[in-house]
Amino acid sequence: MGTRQRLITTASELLTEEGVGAVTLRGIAKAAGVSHGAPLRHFSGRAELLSAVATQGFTELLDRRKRLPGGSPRERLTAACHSYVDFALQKPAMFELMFRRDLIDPDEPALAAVSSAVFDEFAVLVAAAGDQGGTDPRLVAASLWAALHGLAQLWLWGGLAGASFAPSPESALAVTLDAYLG
Amino acid sequence: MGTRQRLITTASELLTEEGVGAVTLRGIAKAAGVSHGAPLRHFSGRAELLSAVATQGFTELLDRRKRLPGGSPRERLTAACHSYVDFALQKPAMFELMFRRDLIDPDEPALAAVSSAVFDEFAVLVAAAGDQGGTDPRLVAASLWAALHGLAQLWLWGGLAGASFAPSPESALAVTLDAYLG
DNA sequence: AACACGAAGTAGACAGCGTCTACAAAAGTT
DNA sequence: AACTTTTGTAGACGCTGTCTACTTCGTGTT
Repeated sequence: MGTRQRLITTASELLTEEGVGAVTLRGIAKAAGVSHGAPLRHFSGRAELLSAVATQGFTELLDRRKRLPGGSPRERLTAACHSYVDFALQKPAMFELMFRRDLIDPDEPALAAVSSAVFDEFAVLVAAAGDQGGTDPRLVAASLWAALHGLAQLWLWGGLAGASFAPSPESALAVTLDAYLG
Repeated sequence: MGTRQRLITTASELLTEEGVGAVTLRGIAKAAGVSHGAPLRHFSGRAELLSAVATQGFTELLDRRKRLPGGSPRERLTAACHSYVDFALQKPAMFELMFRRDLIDPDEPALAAVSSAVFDEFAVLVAAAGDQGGTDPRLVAASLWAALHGLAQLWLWGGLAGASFAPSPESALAVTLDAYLG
């Protein structure tokens, strides 16, 4: 495996094991067994390396969706929604990195391509799930995606709970899906 | 105005003018006209200073809600929803800081108090807006809040748009409110 | 009035970070 | 075989947060 790929893999492992705050260029280099300057031979800077990692994250998100069990369009949509939230809860550090503008470069071509593919495929699922009462399915998809995204984000933040109330992410997701599809 | 308060104010200004990446302890000190070590006389570290700034952010969020025009419970709820998204779009850097676990300390008492007050008051609005079909209003509140939060976050991220589709935040918000209240 | 003492501010140091540059080694190309 | 491009290393620079020693200053006690 070439050094470039090893750096991406090492960074990805470091990310899931130590969290977003630990993915430093020098730390990745050390973990990969190269000098601290080596990564700059393969990436223009930290943002480009982390963008490659985030691209893998979006790709996995897309893959999970493709492996979903078939069924009615509506079932497929709810499965996709669960899949999104599950991904965020199972890989919180990766999920955080994927939306950290200060760490990655959203204009990186590969990243931009796969992240908009995530949205586009989701919009297809929404469109297939039924009539939206005249509103553009892509608009509904954007709104629903945002709802899922916020759910995952607030849960990871620890903020879904009020003073004396701590819902599970599953129950909150059920309410969300009920609002949109019920 | 004491130095402590000046540091918070300066940090807040620096935040809105230069963005989250620019709020460095040394930069704040310089902008406030004190030495780089002075802030540590008033705060245990960067996290405590930024937590104070974020606390002001949550407080303003709460204030905006209290100044909302009266009306039917449902009108008041939709106004509160708009207020949340408007705040995020008008003060993006503050909004980002408020949810950046790595920069602030969510267990800071003042911060924890005001942030859960934000949720609690929102839950009251949801409960007043009508029957939720037997589900706990706080659970609906959590789900709706997450939807608003995700909307703001994804919009600021620049990701609400697919390849050839760019909805306005207002239109997406309208769809969200329609799903929950329509 | 003299003193002591704690709070507040300063300046310097340290390790860690991202990035740049100069240099060495290795791999390909002609 | 000679030359060029790629890949890796080591050191430096300026930045960061934080720690420590030192100074300054206001206040309260004796």
